[in-house]
Amino acid sequence: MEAMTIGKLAELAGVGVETVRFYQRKKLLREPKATGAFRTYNADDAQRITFIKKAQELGFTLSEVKELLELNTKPRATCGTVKSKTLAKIEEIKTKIADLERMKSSLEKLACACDASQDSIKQYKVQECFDYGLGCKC
Amino acid sequence: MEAMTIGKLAELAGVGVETVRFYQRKKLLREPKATGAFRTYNADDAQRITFIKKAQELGFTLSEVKELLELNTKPRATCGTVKSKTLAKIEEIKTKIADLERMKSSLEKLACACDASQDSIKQYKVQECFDYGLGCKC
DNA sequence: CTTGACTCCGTACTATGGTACGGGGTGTAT
DNA sequence: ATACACCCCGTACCATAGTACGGAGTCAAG
Repeated sequence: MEAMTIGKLAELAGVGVETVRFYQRKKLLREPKATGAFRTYNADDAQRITFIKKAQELGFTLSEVKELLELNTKPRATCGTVKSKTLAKIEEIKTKIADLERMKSSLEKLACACDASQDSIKQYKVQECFDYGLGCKC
Repeated sequence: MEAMTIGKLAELAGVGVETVRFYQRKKLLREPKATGAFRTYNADDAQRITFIKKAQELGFTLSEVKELLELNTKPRATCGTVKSKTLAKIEEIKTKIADLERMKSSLEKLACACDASQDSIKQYKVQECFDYGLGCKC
């Protein structure tokens, strides 16, 4: 399961070969040394790609993802820096979670309104969720 | 506080005038009728823009945001459809929240590692967070 | 009644994140 | 040893989400 070519890696990670090369150009992925003419990748590379895709779905840009990944690879001399950056990222994530919770509450309220009378449906506007917190009271 | 021009709206919502016009072209925002030669907007339009920006930060594309906003405006005849779409969006959001929680746990573990010995830091790789759940045991 | 800030509208340009293509080389299975 | 799927590399193209620009019109204050 360890050594594989770019095609196998891409398949395993669920992306295109071109995407792998693109991530290499963007320094999100290492350029592995070749055994012969072809370069060989491992499970770690696949994991890294999976992380990139997930993080993107969560609203991080590629450069933010790069920062997240670099938190692990910075030399120990900068341990304090790594820690403060990590704590900052944790705060960002907490905000995202809180926003998603608000959005979820609004949608739950909307789902409730769909069961109830037609008049009440106008009361639940999804876009209001960031103005004030709403809990589903159904 | 109610009636305002596009410039005021953009300022209030924290976007550029061009962005407002762009959202109108994309049907994310209504084209309000003008009083005189200029069109007038209201607080609802500002709220809608705020929602769009927030939802984008949470990883939704503009067409997904459009779907979210349309959940409120669909005619009552399609109430069942609205409900099932809403429930589907709630599931998407739950997944995002769970992923963010995993990412947060990993980062918390990394922050802990930064306080501890240098050998242990290699054990906590942020990108592993989507392979298995990690809780900070520090 | 003019001046300056703002609006309208179309078109063009930008950045990000890929995707496709084409001409070559390679590895392996038969 | 040759066919065929796969790799390498560069370049070009694409969609999304804006951002900038320029000429013309408008509103409101002095």
